[in-house]
Amino acid sequence: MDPALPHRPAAGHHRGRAAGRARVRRCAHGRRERRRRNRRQRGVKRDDRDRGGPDVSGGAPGESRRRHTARSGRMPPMTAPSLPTGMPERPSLDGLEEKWGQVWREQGTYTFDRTATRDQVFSIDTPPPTASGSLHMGHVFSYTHTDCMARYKRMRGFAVFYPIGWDDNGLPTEKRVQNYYGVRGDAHLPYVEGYVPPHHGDVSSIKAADQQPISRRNFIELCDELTVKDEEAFESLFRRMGFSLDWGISYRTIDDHSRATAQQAFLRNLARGEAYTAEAPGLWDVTFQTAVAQAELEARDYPGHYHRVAFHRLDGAPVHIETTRPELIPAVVALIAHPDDERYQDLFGTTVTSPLFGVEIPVVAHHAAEIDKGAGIAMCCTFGDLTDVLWWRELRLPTRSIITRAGRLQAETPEWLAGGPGEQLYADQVAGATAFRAREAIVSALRASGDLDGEPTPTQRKANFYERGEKPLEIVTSRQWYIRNGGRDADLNAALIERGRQLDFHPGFMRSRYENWVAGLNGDWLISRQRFFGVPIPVWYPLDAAGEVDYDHPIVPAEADLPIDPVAQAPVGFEESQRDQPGGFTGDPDIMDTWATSSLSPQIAGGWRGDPDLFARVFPMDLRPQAHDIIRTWLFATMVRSHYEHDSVPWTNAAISGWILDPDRKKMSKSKGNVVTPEDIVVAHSADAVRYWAASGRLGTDAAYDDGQIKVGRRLAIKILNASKFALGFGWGPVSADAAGTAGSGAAQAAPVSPAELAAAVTNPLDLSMLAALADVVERATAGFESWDYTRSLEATESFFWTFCDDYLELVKDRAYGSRGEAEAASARAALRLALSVLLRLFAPMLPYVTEEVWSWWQDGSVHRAAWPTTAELPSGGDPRTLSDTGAVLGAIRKAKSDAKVGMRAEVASATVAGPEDALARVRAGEDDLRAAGRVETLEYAEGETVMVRDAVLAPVAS
RNA sequence: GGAUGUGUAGCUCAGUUGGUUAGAGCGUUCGCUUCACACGCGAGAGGUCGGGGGUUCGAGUCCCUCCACAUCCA
Repeated sequence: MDPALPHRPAAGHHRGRAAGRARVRRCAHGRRERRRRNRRQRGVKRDDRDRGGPDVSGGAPGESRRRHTARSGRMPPMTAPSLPTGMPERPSLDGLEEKWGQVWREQGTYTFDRTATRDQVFSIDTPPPTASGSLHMGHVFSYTHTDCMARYKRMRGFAVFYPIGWDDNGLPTEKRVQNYYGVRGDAHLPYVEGYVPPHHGDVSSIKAADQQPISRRNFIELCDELTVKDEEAFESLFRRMGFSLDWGISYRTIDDHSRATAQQAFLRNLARGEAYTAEAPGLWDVTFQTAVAQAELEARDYPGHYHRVAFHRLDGAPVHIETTRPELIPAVVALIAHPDDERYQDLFGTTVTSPLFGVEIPVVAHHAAEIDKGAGIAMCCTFGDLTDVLWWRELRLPTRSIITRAGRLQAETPEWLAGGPGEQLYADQVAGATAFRAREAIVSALRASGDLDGEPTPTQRKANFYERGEKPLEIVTSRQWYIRNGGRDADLNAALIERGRQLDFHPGFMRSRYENWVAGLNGDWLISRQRFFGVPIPVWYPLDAAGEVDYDHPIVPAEADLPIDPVAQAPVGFEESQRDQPGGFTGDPDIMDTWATSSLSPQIAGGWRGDPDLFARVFPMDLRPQAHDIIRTWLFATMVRSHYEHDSVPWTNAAISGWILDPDRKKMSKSKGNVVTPEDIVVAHSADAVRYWAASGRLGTDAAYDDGQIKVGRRLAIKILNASKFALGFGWGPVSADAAGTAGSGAAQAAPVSPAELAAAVTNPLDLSMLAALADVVERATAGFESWDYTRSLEATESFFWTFCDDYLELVKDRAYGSRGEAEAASARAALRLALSVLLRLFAPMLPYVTEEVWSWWQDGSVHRAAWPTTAELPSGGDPRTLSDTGAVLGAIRKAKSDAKVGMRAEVASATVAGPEDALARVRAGEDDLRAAGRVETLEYAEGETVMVRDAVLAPVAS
């Protein structure tokens, strides 16, 4: 493979690319058009993206761009132009994002080649950000990690499938749409054509009473409109960061295609018996009025009081329990202690009566009772917490629910209390009360009856919260849809853990997050949500002659008819007039959990529904990038869906990024006020600089936001510009042609030169040594990427590059200017060009802008479509130690000058190099360059153990 | 309480299967108008590798134990 040359695609790889692009672009086009229309309609000013950014390419506007137009996507010519056209006098990072962003967009540099077969494709299941959410450094961090891999794979010749999705499904978007437009969803309302909402983000808060109720379809339309705006901020940042997404492949989790895909997958789950409906106790959020799933739980500390309460044996003797929820005493169904607890052995199998209400309940043993907690014996109510559910299920206890969906105690007196001593108490003080008021009433009654032992003592307990909620979850019994996920089936559980082992986690230890979660599941995946914004559960139920709902025989739509809304549409074979009529039907009013849709992102992006040809080329995907906190949700749910639908893993690799912490190692969050805005950072330091910082963070490791590291990246990028300008400025060809020796003058050197010719010209041992060291870097950088360790790759390249600048460039510059004749200059110049070509390609995945800029000075095509470098490109026969030994001597001479507090230009009259014989031979080989760079008059040699410089004598300074 | 990870220079981090005197960058100190770069260049100072114990000729690295921090799950 030719060293300095862009990538030659594998045989057959680029065949038909144009056709393939046309197909993909078509959909891109439609999308962009739609957006443009939207913007115009709302009078939003179009941004620079559509007009073309400001041209900052300097003196020759459009010059490099035209070259790209001509070459893009094709094989480059077998020559490397010697003339650094368009190389600016003073290279700068400013404007590179606009300039190259524009070129990449126009050239379709990152467009997926959908003619590529599966083995030529590298497909990425991009995490769809919530467009209505805020941008933060975590996005930048993790997307950069993915982009580095995407760019590497592209350079390795893969057709990279790198879509972008937006997660616009779920509560955050629902709330944002509500507040922005002043509307509220009501699934039962009809669709209104041409609906105009009362507000457009012009009021800060709207009372619920002032919100206009609208249909689900109207609501989704407003979401479409609003999220397009939100996406613009993301797209602008992502483009500026240089993420090589194919913007032509895009989806939103609420769009028609996503809804249809989610419904189709659900219907297939249903047909195979993997989805089912059941009336069962479940977690319920009182605030949001919806059921929630185990994966959405968050245990938080919650203050409460332990109440020591007496139950009574039949002989009247008290049995004390401790509870934080005395208001649930009316719902008690058993007292439970650990089977090994000696204190309660005689009680097991007997019954006791509850205080105040006198309900007779059994005392039973169960291992989940904690001996050392409270009194060791607990009351089981239906339902106070998940342990109650466990006991209720395993011990087959009766159901005595009293908490309603509103979070209040039920208004009518429960039948099991009727006729008992507490009937009046319940009716007067508990019925319809909030949990808080009911507790007060019961506690004062207990106090009066003498059943409260001592005063309540404060405690800090863990309570389950919905992750977005502010009140502890209640447990209520309701009819819900579930998808089996191994929470109640050991075989399925084992199968899903086995699936996890077919997925390579990077880093590998992240698999234990997955396995811990799967092994700890305690129920199936509850997917119904009693919200209205989302993907409707696509079923209807028949009503019998009495108007009763038959849940066991749901009516399903045909896949071809999806997406549907069962609340707005009638099933085939029914008239709308039969809705909710005896003998008619009713639509399921619920929507699916947002994970029930986003768990299908590979299917949505890959065209599972409607584009089997594409799907076969990209699935299972190669990479799922995401953060570690959502292994239990997104990653796991996606595994479940793919396991069922395709009997396969959804991807073969999961790259898990860490979190971004602030410099004090606290998690960045808005409430802490320690959030930095990515746009500002990128504009201030350049995209390459920010990417450098992100790429310095390894997979799986949380990283501190570090201004310093970004500045280092910026310095590196600038150094690449300057060093490249210098290296290329020597030109190539006869020394006499640029006798003036002006770097960067672009003096005429007519004949283009092939990389092979360059390699052949490298004869000087120091040049060969540098290239041998570079070959080692190529190997290490490649190994880094192959092991998903782009950081190692970057480090190897970076450290070589600094040595290249500090030692090699200094050593050879005199010779490259022509001080020692034609052949010696040619060797240096050729080596510089070979090295630069390789270095730019090694840096390209991390620093796409600066590498592309320099590449454009002397190469055709995009560096991002060039081939990843190989050692075969570089001449062999060099000894890396020649450069390192010579560099060590140069360093020693510098130290002598530094110690003498003189400048590096100071002359050294004489110096002696000591060292082992073989090292001295290597230093001799570079002596001419060494003497020139160190300004050493005479150099002598002496035997020694290590390479060092003795007796450096500075020449007297002429005054 | 369980799982996983982390603990190395003032700060951010490398340190591959155990092998000379533990590395880098930032910061700091000193010096340098150096013909690519002062957004630069050169040089220096700075560490009992979280504590303790063990294996070994040899431990930052392997084993045991304890401590601290983080995340996930109870």
